[in-house]
Amino acid sequence: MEPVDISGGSDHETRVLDAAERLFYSRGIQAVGMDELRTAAGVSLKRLYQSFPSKEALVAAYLDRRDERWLSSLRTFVGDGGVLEVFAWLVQWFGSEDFRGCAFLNAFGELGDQVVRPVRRHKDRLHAYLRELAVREGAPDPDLRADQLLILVDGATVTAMLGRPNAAGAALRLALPDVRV
Amino acid sequence: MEPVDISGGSDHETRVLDAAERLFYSRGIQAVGMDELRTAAGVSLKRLYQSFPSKEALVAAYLDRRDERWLSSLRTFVGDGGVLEVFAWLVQWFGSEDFRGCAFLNAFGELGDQVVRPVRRHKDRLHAYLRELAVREGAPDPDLRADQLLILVDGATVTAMLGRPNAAGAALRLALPDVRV
DNA sequence: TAGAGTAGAGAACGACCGTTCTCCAGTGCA
DNA sequence: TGCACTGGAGAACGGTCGTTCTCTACTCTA
Repeated sequence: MEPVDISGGSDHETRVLDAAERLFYSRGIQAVGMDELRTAAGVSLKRLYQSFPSKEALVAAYLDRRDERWLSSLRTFVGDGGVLEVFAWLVQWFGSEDFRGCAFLNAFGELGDQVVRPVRRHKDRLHAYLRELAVREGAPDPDLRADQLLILVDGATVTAMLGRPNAAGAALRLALPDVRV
Repeated sequence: MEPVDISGGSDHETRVLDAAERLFYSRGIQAVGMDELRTAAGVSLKRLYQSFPSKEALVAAYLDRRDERWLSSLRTFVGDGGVLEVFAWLVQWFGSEDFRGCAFLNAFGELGDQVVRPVRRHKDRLHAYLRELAVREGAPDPDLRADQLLILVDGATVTAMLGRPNAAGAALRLALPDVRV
């Protein structure tokens, strides 16, 4: 009898998803073949296709898992804080070695409509979280405030991706003009 | 004797670049093959490769020409105006039928380092123009102001690409908080 | 009219990629 | 020990793509 898998995904799936996230994010989805992925994950091609029946399915799983982890990392960091902490989190993300912009925007640029569903889902979830923060800070129009925060987060992310330093700082000053930096 | 070509590029080149811009922008670069491009441009494969020795060269030419035209469309629209006009231009761009986000960010998401040079060049030129506007409006720190305007323009663009209406309006209110919309 | 040169259409080539298939070594059970 | 089964490694297949090559029709000149 197989050991029970509490997490819902097998060990192999986890290894595949780890490799997929690392390779897809750093080099792009189309630039990474299933064979290279198999090698990186240390899994046979047969197993790979047992876990994910197609590359498209693997890409969807990659994006869904990244959405989950990215947002929960942000939520954890911000905790009971607010907008200021969001941008502090961005600063450390932008400074991380393997930062390459937003995985979802990059995937959309590559694959277009093929991935529009997970990409929209991610941005909608981020928008909902930012709206929570807007409500928490007592914004008069939380929907507008969330729209604006999303624009600032995405704008800072793509700007930072192209090497402009201090993108998060510049965005923060738009979000909170009265904060002394 | 051939007719003299004042523009510096042959008629064929123009046709190829027109087709390239339409197809690359609407469907992505990797999704469009040289053969389909040839058909769309009504040019023989031989001629295509005489004008552009490789797809990579064609992509670079496509991005350079788009940079030129995009920026000059913006400049013309804004004229002697300022930031308000920039966002008015964005509104009509976002509303255009074939709008699909920023061609340069999409290309970078697809091809990464392969196109980083033209992408950076475009964003640098846009940044320089926004800095001009910042100086014109008497911003105390034109560099910071340009950073912020770039974040707003790019943020609004990617947000609009994913179907969020009123991205330009929300961004405008961050750029010019005192404007009554 | 004969012949040389040009350009277009598309076949051909080599490489790669997603996916499937084959073969074989290893394992657990009778 | 023999045997059915599993899983892994990687060969194979079909398709696509960027690029080059071939062949043919046409044109311009002498």
